[in-house]
Amino acid sequence: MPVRYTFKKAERLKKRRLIEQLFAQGRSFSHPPLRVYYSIHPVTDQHHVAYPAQVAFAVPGKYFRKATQRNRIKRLLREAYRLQKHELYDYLRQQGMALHWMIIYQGKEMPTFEEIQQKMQAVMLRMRQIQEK
RNA sequence: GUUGCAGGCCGCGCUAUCGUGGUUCCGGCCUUGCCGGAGCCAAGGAAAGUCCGGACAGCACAGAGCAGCGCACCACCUAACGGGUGGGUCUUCCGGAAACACCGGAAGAACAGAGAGUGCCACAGAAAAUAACCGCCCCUCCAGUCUCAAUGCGGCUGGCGGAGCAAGGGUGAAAACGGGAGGUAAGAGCUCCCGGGGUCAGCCUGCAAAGGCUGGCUCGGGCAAACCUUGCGCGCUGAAAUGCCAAAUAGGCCCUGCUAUCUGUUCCUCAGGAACAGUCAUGGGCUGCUCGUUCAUGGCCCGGUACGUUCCGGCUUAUGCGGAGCCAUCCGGGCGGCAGGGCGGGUAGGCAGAUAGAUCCCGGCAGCGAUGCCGGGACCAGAUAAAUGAUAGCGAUCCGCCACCGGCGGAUACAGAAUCCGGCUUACAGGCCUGCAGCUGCU
RNA sequence: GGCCCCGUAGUACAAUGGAUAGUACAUGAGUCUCCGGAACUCAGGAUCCGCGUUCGAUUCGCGGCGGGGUCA
Repeated sequence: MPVRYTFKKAERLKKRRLIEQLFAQGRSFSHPPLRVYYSIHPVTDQHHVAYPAQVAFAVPGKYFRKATQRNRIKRLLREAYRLQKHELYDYLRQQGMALHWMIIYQGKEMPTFEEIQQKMQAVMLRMRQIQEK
């Protein structure tokens, strides 16, 4: 079966309560210009097998005052995540774990797509390393 | 042709690959739902600022006044507006040789009231608002002086006092209708001529604002984006409004069922009670069923009674009879507990509100126009931690460089729906159209 | 998605519509000192931007820009 680079609603972190929990209790690390809040736990629900991670993206309005700029960055982040998520998904399935996380862009400059892709790759690698320990 | 100003309009295109939201249809999975496939649709002229006005919703509401807020030449348009259209008035600029005025053109205007009241007008200046400092002029008195022999009269100069006047006065943003003549002691719209303003009356034009003509009265500044006065308008709150459905958990109310018995051991104030273990019953979990296993509960009070037992009574062959008391594992009731079911409030969450409308396009008619009416056609985002995208190639336009066709490099703005609509304001690469003005070329 | 408030030197604050926009700290120069500090003297430095009202605007009006607060 060929790999499909989709990004469905079930792969997004949509519950307000879960997001607030992430900020209040979740762990975090930084990989400039990205900052990640995450919460990892064993699989309890069946649909976590199909989509072992729920993610949300954010760009604060401090450095990007215009909504079009924030939209552009979020779309780049989403595109990079969509194209690179499968390795992480396989790993999580293998470990039997589920992940809630939020990726925030904290830079001041408008990034290019290549930069975002490299940073996203690094963030996913780091996520795996944290789970290894 | 070019430059400037004003107004209006457009505001990158195509292809490929991988994706996103909505919707219609088809198929699959065990149903809600999810997944797959196909088709269609998917940001703006400002979606922005949130400055006005409405629609819609909830609450409030006898009428009137006050307060507060807003608006302010007139008429019209509109669902409404602080918006728009047309007209008027004023100001500025340009032209007509030409100050004022008049005529033509362009641009602009928060354009009611300062002859209701209060207040303010720095500096300068005599004075900044019921004018009178210097002045001007007249009169009385006094002094000096000239003419004269002297006084007086008269002339000139100066002073005190009284009366009149507002021409002139370095200022200032602004100075008490402007120019000319008459008049007067000096003067003054005091009078006259020309001109300007205000106001009232009449007539004409106009729906009106207003304009024209005639006549009367009149001529002491500015500031209301100072307080204010007058006229008109305005309930408050806003989609996080509002309505509906509603899991789990906790709590409330109602109904139903159960709340047992025996054995063993130990202890005690041995009638009786307590603890532990087992048995049993009910309910739940472990798997859909059986078995098995495991967990929870089986507590208390009141009334009655049997057996038993204590006391009393007399009788008697009798451990039999009668009365009183105690007590159940029996009966009835209550509280509590457990389990199941139901009801109502309501949280998470979901649905409606919410996308077909003061809509868009084309044509015709009415109107100077804003706009309205009629006919035909179209369906044009509906998300909700929030979609409308990413990458590559080709093309289009513009800019720069090399500069011969051409090539190379760069740029393509401002900006992202959040209930909807009408305006206003602000931002904007580049391009198109129309009008006006200047310059220049050709016929 | 609404609503409210505020912008003055580098910083914290003043200023009826009327000057040369003031005070303190900070900055710079000088005096003093062997040097520095303190003290004293002097200087530079600002009304967020634009348009309007007014003779005149930090102040009044309108429009932008920026900052802060608040409502679930």
